[in-house]
Amino acid sequence: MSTSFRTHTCGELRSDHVGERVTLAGWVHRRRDHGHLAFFDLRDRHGITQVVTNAEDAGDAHLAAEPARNEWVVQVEGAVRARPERTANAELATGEIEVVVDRFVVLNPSKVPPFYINEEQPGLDESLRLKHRYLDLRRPPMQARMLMRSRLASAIRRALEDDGFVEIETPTLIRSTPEGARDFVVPSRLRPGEFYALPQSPQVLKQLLMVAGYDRYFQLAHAYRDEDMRGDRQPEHTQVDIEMSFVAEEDVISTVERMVTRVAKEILPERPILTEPFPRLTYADAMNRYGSDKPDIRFGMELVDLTDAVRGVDFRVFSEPIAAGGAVFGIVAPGCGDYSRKQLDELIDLTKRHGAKGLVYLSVQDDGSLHGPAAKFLEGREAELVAAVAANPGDLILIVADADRIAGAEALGHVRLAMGDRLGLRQPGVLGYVWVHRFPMYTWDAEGERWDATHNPFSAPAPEDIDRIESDPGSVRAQQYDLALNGWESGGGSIRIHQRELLEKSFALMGHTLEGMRDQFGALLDALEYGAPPHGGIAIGLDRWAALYAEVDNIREVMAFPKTQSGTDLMMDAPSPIAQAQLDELHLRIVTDD
RNA sequence: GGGCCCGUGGUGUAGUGGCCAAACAUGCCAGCCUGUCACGCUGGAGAUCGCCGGUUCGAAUCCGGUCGGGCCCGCCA
Repeated sequence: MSTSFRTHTCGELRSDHVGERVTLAGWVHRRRDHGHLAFFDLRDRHGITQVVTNAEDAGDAHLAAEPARNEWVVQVEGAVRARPERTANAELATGEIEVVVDRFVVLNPSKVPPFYINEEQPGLDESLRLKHRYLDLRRPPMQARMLMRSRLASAIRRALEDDGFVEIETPTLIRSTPEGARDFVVPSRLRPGEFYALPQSPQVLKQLLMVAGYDRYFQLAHAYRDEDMRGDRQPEHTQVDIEMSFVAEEDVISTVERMVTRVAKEILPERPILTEPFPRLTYADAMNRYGSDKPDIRFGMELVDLTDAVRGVDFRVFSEPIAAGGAVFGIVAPGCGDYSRKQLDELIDLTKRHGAKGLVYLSVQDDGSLHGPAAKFLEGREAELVAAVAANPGDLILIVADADRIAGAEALGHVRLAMGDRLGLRQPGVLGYVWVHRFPMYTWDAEGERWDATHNPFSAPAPEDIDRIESDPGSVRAQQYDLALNGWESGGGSIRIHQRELLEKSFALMGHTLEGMRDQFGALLDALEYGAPPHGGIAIGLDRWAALYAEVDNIREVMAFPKTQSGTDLMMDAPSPIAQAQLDELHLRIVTDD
């Protein structure tokens, strides 16, 4: 990567280069000044090379180097030399050699940075990093993540292209179509009072590409959602968007799995995939066994349905939810029977935060009896219960009962994850990919008093459930599949409805009028009448993918310029007010609240 | 929309009613130093404790508000 400013990068020189005359350019990583002798660690994104200036041998260069401080950009010229006996640095890839400088040029000085570029600083205020993101991105760990993300994206492209996929870009100024989330909106200058929306996903567009005959499409697409942020959610994110024609669920799953497996082995050869092919769970199984539709399958501690085991027990915490048609679930935390009040309180807190009324805890004694506030209600049923959950003496049994079966399972599912963390069961090095499929097609929206698409409203019903769409919508499952990785939702997709009539029927069930449908999805509905092939696809979140591979728990760590939790960009200071002239041009007037 | 946590020299922390116009580490500046690699040694500068208001004889410390950041619930493919 030789340029006008350098012959080599700072990560390139080895013993083979000894004797060569080289020019390097980079940032001063660290300076060790011994008076008449000074060492500089010169850094670029490729590595670090030690360069030496010596007052005796090259006085001018030594003098020129004196003012240089950390993060100054400098250029050095000199000879590569093997480091003297016993001064090699095994920590450095270039540690066998050093460059003896005879010309030292300051290309640009630097102010003292607001935080350390040259070392890790765990407690550092993230807002500082975001404000000076260009400096944060200069830190080697950030660079490593950005480089990994680049290789990841490249591997994804290569795998898909090798498999016959075509990359097609779709616009980011589109029509607002109420999907799940709130749209970001862009005012139109040419059409007063009208707005574009930024796509929540290229969903409709990629389906239209299927109608257009591009039977294997993909795109690394930006998607926008005006919803509240989380560690794994930004208003703007990148998804690996994929759509295929003439496919059934099995085709999409196996194609995507092939791509994901290939990419994983290329990018993270040292991290094993837990199970290949990826296990597949129905949504119902995932909920019943893990209390999650994105289960972390790297450890067991599965939920056990105790509804029957405790039926008839005279304990209102159990009997009332059961009477209301709910369920009782339990898990066993091995060896945790001695948990302190404080540890238990934390778990109870966690359970409540996730919507359950509380958490019943029972420690299994050596004689098989149970201790805990609820133990007295279970007299005579201990053995049955212990057997049902397969607990051993010293274990802790944790139970959630809820009138809503799913809600109860989810609450205990969170307890399960917390216990997995506490017991160190979530093996960080392992990739626990798992498919979850057969989601319920519709969920009852009590507020709107109508059925709502559980996921994507374009998803096709499972063939075996299709005739119950009108008679029993709640029991209809969709040809919908999610890919989960280590407890994170990695991606999701479905086989789409490719017949206008069926799509209209489905929308009608969700309370859409015919006019409303034509208004919002006219192009798609029309297109379905012009020979739309059966098709389906998936979208995989690239940011989460990169975060999981980088082993960070926040997607901001793998995004170059992320926003804060309140949706602001601290570096660019966005969003910001705009000039009145700009507002006028857009035919907008600001109305302040209060 | 709601809950919780954080905000003290450039940075990270300590200080939780008077002993504090604030301590430690690191960074920064200056001097010395020819084999360092978190170089070392000596000296120095640097903070009205996020902001506003209140309680108190007295506030970094207590209370209220506000701003900024983070985590979570709701929301969200």
